[in-house]
Amino acid sequence: MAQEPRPEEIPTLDQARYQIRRYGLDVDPQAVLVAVRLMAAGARLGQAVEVHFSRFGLSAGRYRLLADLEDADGEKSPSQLAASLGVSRATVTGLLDGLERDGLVLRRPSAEDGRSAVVVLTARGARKMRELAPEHFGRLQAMVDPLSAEERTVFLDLLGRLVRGIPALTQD
Amino acid sequence: MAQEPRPEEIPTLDQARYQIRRYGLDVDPQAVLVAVRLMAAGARLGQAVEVHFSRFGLSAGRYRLLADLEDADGEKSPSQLAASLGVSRATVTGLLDGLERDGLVLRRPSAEDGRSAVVVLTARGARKMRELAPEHFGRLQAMVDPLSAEERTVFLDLLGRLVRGIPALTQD
DNA sequence: AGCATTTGATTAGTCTCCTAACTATATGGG
DNA sequence: CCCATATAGTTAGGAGACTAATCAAATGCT
Repeated sequence: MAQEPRPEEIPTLDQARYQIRRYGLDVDPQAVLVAVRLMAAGARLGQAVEVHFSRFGLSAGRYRLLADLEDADGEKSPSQLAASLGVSRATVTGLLDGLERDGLVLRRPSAEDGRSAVVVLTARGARKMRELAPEHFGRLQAMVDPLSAEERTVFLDLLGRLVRGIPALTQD
Repeated sequence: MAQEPRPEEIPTLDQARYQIRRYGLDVDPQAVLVAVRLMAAGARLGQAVEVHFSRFGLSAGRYRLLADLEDADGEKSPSQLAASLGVSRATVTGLLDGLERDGLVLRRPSAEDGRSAVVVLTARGARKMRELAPEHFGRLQAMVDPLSAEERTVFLDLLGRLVRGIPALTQD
């Protein structure tokens, strides 16, 4: 009776070992496993988050934009939003199209700079954020509940150091 | 001179605190930070991985499909691929279209089941995997290098427990 | 044996993200 | 002062993922 690996244990260490051995490489399978599991976890979490936000008629990107706007007291240019969200300006244009259609934000031309726009959080947008906050943050907390306070600190440290290693994937 | 937070430290604990306080919620800001940083890390890693694979004319999804096919000794049905990759069959159809166009796999009708197809890794597909393996695994290892062996073990444990908590975002 | 259900694969349509190209406005060096 | 360059925003087109609908083949229940 083969023990099926649980989805959070996919991919397995053995898979990593086989793949490395197949090419006769001198690589630490556990290091590969860390990288691959983090990718898998990111993808799974990303999908779950989209499902979560769809309950409120939002996507992860739209929620993040609204939250960022609220952090900025309700006004910010699309370029600034793109920079703080870490997405392209084209993506912000798309997010704003949806949010404006739903009446959660509106675009005003900037007074100082004729090229620029100002995105304003509407009353309806603020209300939406207020309404979904308890459930949203409650579920985030529930997700992280299995970790103790010390474990959370350790996790943030280790994750930060991995994120700092990401450029190794892409540089020169 | 305000110290700009480094990108791996975005979002900050203060941002989480403000957002929670704004709605008068009783939530642990550090727990929220863990959730939000993991999402951000997943997104960043996902993008970096796409850049990484684009050097070889592949995407992350196509690479994973090829690797899975190789683990299965070069033959598998699209449905099996979808199940083991954790994506929909429609997604596999799209990945196979690209891979077949590039001559890395081919589709044969199944002998046993007239509805089914068999995806076969071509010699060219196997060669591609062999060629990219050293750089691919080397870069993965470089990314994880900042963590010691013990830290990797701890990280895998904590990450696994967080992944097990993901359903809290979506259930009922 | 025949018909309903299930399963495998594809297609169509949506969503988010990307890059590249375009338009309009601002800025700064000669 | 004017023209080159840079910046803001949008548009166009692509890739990967999803769901839902479709079609063919296999299974299985009477």
